Amino acid sequence: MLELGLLKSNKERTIQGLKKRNYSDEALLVIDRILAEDEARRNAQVELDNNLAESKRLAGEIGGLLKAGKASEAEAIKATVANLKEQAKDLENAMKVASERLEELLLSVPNIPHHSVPAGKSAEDNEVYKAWDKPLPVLAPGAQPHWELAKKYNIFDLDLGVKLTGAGFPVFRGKGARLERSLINFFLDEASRAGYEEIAPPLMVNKESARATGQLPDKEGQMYYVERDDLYLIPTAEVPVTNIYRDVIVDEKDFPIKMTGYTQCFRREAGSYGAHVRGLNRVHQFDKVEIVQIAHPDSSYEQLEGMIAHVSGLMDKLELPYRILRLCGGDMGFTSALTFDFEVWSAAQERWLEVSSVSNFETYQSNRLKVRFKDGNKTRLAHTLNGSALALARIVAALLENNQTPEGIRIPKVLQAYTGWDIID
RNA sequence: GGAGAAAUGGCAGAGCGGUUUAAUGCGGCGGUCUUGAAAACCGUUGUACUGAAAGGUACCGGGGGUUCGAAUCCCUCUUUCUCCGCCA
Repeated sequence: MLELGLLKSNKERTIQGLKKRNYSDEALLVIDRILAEDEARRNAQVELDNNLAESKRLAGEIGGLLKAGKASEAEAIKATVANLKEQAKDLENAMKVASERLEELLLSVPNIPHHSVPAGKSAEDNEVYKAWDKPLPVLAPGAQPHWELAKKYNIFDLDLGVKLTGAGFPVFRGKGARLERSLINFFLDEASRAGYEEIAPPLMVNKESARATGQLPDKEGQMYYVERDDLYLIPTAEVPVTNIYRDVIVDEKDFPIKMTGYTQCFRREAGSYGAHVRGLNRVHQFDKVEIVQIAHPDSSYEQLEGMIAHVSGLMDKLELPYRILRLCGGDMGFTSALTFDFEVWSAAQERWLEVSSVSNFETYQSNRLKVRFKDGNKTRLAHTLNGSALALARIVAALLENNQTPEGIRIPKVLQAYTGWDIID
């Protein structure tokens, strides 16, 4: 949720930011509506506070009079207080209505893009931040996409997943299951080495948590929901891990807080079927290691650089061709101020697949989370950042496709210590 | 799932209808003393909104109610503890 103070102190910056997200002049009117509701709320509060202060004072007076045995005088004041109370009801209501409207409006406004975010409408306008400058792998004739390879080597089985659960729930088996576990361990070990504390969080969260990181109300339809217990299956470890610091005032010397977590991720991905989502390209359940940071506003972009370097290192070690995109205003997530996407080259499909998204949310998320720190005697919102390091399903897809040889699928050196073998055949 | 008890500031813990602007202790921070530290002593010590400021308002697990007045009484939900049941 956008910080109201930021919007008030720099309306022009907010307008320019929203224009980068392709807001029309008409849509920009939301800003004036926000300012109007804010004023209505403040006015109602000032009146209410005065009313309550007077009631409180009179109630004390009644106590004194009753003790002194002046019952009739006390009765007279009671009437006045009753009258004040009637008015208080209306004021309270006015304040509540204005607050709710204000919040609703604020929630409808996305984060203000960082100044480096390029203008643009769609994925095609994203800026290539770091291109792959070496040759892309050329596969031998007869090379297959990963879903064919999966059948050939019995690595994972989507049809079996349909039997057990439904479409989009792969069953990994044999060397495929081992490869999955190896990648998870490799990613976690790398993150630990880079100073991230390992967290093993719950896979279900309550409404409060989903709201605080911005999944609610924005992405409600994307999450699996357990109605009976009012819980959501997490779409990413970001949700439980970031929420560890919900309502926490962090000691400034603990910055940056770095956490990593492996979880399975659950996404409904309603309505997306077809050739472009075959195999592991898009599934309802997948494994992901996430890195999360809570940082001082002055150094959050430095930390973002560090996260990009970390993810780049993973790709290098896995010997996978990749590129980094700086997302344009039109393609960036609702809550992000700056996002870099990592895409891996899928040789058999001959296309780039998104495997990581690294973002700085500045105070957009922390405003909901209320992660703060003391700056002198002021309390300020911290910055939150997160990124995938990495998402498994598509990495597996790329690994299988790019490393296929007539003899079998070659395993990158760095993973061999985890798998215990160097080829899937 | 059943029965009982409880939830108060960073922690411990008093208060159980009217100067509570929440006692006291511990911890934290600042200071005195000291070569330094400890001890002792003094001061200070939440969050949010509002206001130019002084100040005001709200918050004693969450929500609702009774009352002129609620941390205190009532209802409800949640959580924790004890016992029973079930169980990887």
